[in-house]
Amino acid sequence: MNNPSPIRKPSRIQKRNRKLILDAALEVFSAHGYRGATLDLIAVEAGLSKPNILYYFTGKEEIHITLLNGLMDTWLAPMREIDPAGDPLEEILRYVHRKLEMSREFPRESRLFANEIIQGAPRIGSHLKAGLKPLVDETAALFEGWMAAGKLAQMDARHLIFSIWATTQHYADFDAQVQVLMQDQPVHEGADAFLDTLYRRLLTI
Amino acid sequence: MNNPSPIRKPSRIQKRNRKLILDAALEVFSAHGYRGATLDLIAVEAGLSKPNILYYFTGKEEIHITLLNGLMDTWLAPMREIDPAGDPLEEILRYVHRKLEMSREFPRESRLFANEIIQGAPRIGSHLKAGLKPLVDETAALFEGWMAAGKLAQMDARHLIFSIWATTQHYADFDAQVQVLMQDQPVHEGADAFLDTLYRRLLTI
DNA sequence: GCTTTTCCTGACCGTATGGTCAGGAAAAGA
DNA sequence: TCTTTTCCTGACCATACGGTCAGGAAAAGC
Repeated sequence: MNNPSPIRKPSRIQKRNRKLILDAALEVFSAHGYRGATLDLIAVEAGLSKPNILYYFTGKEEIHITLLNGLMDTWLAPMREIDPAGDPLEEILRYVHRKLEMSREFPRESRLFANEIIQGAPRIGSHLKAGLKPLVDETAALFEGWMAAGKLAQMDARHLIFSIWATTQHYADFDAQVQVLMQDQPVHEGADAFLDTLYRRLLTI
Repeated sequence: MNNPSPIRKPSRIQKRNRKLILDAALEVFSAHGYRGATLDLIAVEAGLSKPNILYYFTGKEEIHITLLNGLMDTWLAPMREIDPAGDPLEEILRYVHRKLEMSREFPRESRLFANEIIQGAPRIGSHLKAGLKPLVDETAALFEGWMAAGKLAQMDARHLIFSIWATTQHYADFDAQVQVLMQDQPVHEGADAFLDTLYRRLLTI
């Protein structure tokens, strides 16, 4: 009678429209933040009517949460792909490179998460604990193992991870500032070279 | 008849209340972003009535702009304090240390700017160009001079600056995430030591 | 004291926005 | 084909929010 039945598997139309909505929501939420985003904007962006949006989702917040949940995996994939059996330095450099690439290819996703976390992660605080924390713990342990084995210079693994996030996501989240200061110059190539130097020098024993 | 006369110098009450309002606005804007902040919230936080707020400022946007302008100088002070005559490595390490300290002491200011820039700097884009750009150009030139003189390792000076901002402000802007991942452990000491290592290793020839 | 200026408020307004609902159109199932 | 289910909409509602205004209280000036 109400929502698309949660029991049956989604119809073709359902799949298409939910995707349209989530795509539009990514655009709008990442550009304006949660509060700045409006259902009307999302509706226009998706090419659907507002009531139709609310036919597929119970409300603004559910769209936001669905979006964050759905993107979390993609966002964390590069970290999962670090190979414990690979060469430590090269694995981390590859991770840095991948993260920077994602900042360039998926700036909206980056800003979406940035917006949410700056506000104190009110809608994904629990997911951070459940999804992110274990992965980071694991990765930090891996790094520490490499350091203990003399394969990397000694340092705090968690702060190392923070620094990688910060330096790479900076180019997506604060793009407006970067653009002003780089004035037309190509940004990505320089960033890539700089970060390669930075982490090579930091991590090499 | 209307606003506090812009000609005479501000009275005691005017000074006090404008300060109350700007303090409250910093709290509210930094916690909720521009759109998420409301005049009612600012009024409550300031202990004044909403119409009284609007007696001192023409509107929400003017409060926000006044706030950003007033804080810009403080925010950029550490970069201005880099001494061209000092020891290059120690000057930069001191700058990093100062920036990290500011992230800890003034996280609201950091988040205020972060919020604004993530949204594309719609309300301070011009100030970035006018205020920030020259300072960064100057500082980048200074760094490049040091590198050319063989006092620092060679690298892109602008990306170096970005990395310093990113790694230090990260602890204020993404505190919610840092807290989840560091779980009670002291953050600042570790960050300070880590960043010292990072930039020492990066910049030493 | 009295007068003028500054400061402040309750009540109010227009608009934006999240959300509802009755009912119709279209698709799917038989 | 007919029936059932899914999909969709225009019209509407309640609330939140930025902002106004007439007029009163409090300071400041004299």
